[in-house]
Amino acid sequence: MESLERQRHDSSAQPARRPRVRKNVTAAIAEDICAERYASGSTLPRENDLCEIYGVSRTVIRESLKVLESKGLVRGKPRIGTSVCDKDDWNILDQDVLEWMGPHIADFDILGSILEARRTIEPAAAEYAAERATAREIADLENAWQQMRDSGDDPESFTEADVTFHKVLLGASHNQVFRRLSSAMHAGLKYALHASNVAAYSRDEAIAVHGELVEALRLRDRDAARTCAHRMLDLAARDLAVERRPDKGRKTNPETRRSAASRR
Amino acid sequence: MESLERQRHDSSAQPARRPRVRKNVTAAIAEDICAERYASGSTLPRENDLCEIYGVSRTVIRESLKVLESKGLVRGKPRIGTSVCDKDDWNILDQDVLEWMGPHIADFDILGSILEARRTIEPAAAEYAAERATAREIADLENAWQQMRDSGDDPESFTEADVTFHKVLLGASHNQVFRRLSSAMHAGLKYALHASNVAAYSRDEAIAVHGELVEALRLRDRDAARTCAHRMLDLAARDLAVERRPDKGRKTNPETRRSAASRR
DNA sequence: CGCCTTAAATCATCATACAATTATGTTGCC
DNA sequence: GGCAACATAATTGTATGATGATTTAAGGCG
Repeated sequence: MESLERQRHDSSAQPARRPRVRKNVTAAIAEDICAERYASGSTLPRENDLCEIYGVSRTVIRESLKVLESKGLVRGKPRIGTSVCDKDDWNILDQDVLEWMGPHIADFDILGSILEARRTIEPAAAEYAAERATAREIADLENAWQQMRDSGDDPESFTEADVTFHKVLLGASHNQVFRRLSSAMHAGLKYALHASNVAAYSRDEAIAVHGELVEALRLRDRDAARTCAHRMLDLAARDLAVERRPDKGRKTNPETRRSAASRR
Repeated sequence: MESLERQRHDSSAQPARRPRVRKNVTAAIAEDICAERYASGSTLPRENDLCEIYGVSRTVIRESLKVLESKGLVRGKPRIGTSVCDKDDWNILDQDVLEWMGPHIADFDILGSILEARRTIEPAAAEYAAERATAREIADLENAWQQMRDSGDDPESFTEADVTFHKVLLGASHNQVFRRLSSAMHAGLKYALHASNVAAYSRDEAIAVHGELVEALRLRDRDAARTCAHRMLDLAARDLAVERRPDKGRKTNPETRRSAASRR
């Protein structure tokens, strides 16, 4: 983050380095918004001030603001300035927005909404996948499952495999809406399961159910697929509940959250 | 649309009018992409050429392209140019994207996906709404229902009321993911029901079921709410099927199907 | 013939200028 | 003294030209 430094107007003859930073600036502004450094509803600084704050030209600032505006984070009006929109207007189904929220996602209590949505959608997606999954997709699921099984005690590897498993599953539903939702599910898994997988309350059980789901898809058994998805989500819900219980989850200190943030 | 004319370099002393056109240009490029005037996978013209094509400066072109890129329609690389992404990468859950697709939405066979998603999501949303809907939200639903009932033979008014009904319903679920999906459902309703409502095969039945759903929410009856949502969607599915039947729907010419088939 | 170097084309950024818009302050009238 | 119309200033939106950065492609050399 601090790598964004202003190095202009040196007034020396140096050849004026110009790295490509628009995406970084966009992410930086978005993060500052997610971190509430710019309060919701308030108008953030003038474009010329933003230039100095982030050390880039107005071109970059403006292109970044337009992107943020297109995702519902801010709204600009001529002469007034750009103001931070209410969180209800944010495009929380957009992958970039979810990544920008990153660890702050827990502050927006949308993890519950995502889990609810998963409980609604994934069983249906599993059913459709039982009808429509290609051999290739089933093989990809199998691979992800094996990676889960062989991940040993490495929670990173386990979570990664889990995420790809569910992503492939949603894709195998061959429903374009469900497919698009995989980024949201991804975020939900990544940040909800990050800590709960460390505890690994239901790791073995989860692996078993995932394997059963793959088998159900092979047999084109819609009911079994739906049931497996339901059981998987019951496990996830249980983990999330345990995670949220303050007297049990001993790993729920801010430290975990912060370190997850500094990654990326 | 034709109001986008180039009027630069008049080399006369006129004060150079500069209307605010960025949003229009963005929509124009997006529409050209949706209309396949720029083929999927191909790279569209250089930025300087786009300036002349759309009659605006590079500033506007670039800001527009960044917005389109942020929604997955195009992807730009230095020196290569910006190329049109595959439709699978488009953010079809984004409201702007859906509006840009507009009538072309039928060419992307996502209406089926949207209907499937509605059949999965709306019953669940109705259940949650039965638990959580506020008095205000129930009143809004009632209003939308009355407008449906009183719309007489005006299909425009009926469709509009129907759309707001389902939008409010998804909002009343108080699930942020479902809420965000209302724009997609909106598009699905708007373009799928547009024609079917003209025929109005099940208009009276639909009105009755909508009313029952409102009553179920009042009584906080989750099962009844879910059942009503299911029945509503059965009606919608029947209408869509009727609409698609070539011997009945007189608007289903092979042209539509071919372009949908040429996809991927 | 192939690998490395060089060159050109295009995007990315910077800087500046001006138009359009609107909040704010000022002035004059009642 | 208060209110309304007007003038002013500040900020965003657009235009334009210049230059750095990057990748494709051509060209030279072994």
